[in-house]
Amino acid sequence: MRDGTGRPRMAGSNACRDRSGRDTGVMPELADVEGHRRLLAARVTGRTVDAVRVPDPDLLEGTTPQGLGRALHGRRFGDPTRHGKWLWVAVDGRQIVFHFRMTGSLAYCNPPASHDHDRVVFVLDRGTLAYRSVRRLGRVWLASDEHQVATITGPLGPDATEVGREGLERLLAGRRGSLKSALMDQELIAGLGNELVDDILWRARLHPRSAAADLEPGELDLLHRAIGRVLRASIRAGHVPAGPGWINGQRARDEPTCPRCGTALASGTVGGRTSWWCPAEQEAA
DNA sequence: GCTCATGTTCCCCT
DNA sequence: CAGGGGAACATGAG
Repeated sequence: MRDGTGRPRMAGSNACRDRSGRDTGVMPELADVEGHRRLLAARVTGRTVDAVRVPDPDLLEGTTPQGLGRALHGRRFGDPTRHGKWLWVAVDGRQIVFHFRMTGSLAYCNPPASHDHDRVVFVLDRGTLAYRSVRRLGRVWLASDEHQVATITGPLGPDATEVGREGLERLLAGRRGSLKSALMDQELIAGLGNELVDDILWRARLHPRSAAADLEPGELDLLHRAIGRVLRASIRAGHVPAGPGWINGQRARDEPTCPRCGTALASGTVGGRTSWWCPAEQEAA
């Protein structure tokens, strides 16, 4: 199903578009959620809801299957919004809010087609939109307005795509812990997850356990540029880069090595997550 | 059977 | 209070 561009393509008579065809392998960091947002904007905005099916009511928050159907029937999808790993879309004033946690995706199918892991399905006047999730950790909320959306998401820092170099410096200045845990803190900067941060730090040649507030000006420059480059590349690809030129492309190998210098990668827990880095190039600050 | 997994939340500890 | 560490959540892969 992959076409190498991250863009969906038609697949014979089963015309579903979900950016990947995968499910368990989807990495719901900023780039993946941005892909879902673009799918909504391209296929779902302007469509009207005919009905709602909820194969797994456990994942529905703030309403019931019946309540969701009553609230949305006959209403029209508006423009989607993403902030960090959160995604929401107006439906005639109401808001549907999606979060994927560790797995999940959105799929647009026309003609309609069902899938084993469909949890909430919006039957549209043309096609269906399905929230899919294998591990059932994510949720779908119905909110009455934008204010309620903010309550659901909780406090979020600026989206990682919109943090400038000076903003980054300000955000990190007051931080006492490690650089990696700061970058993954959604209240500080929204959208970066474990794999994006490992790629960013590797590209910036900074150790994940570096003290967040102790970066020198040159290191801040490198970090800011690495965030921009990794996000642009991963959004373009539609997923977190995992090719041979990225550190996360090494993780599945028996003996992961640095794609730049060939040194055996080091790993350990930083910020509560398994982290990988090049011990030769990423020195602790 | 075992361990590990991209995220978040909660609880305990320093 | 800020941050670290661990467990929990649910399911599948290796």
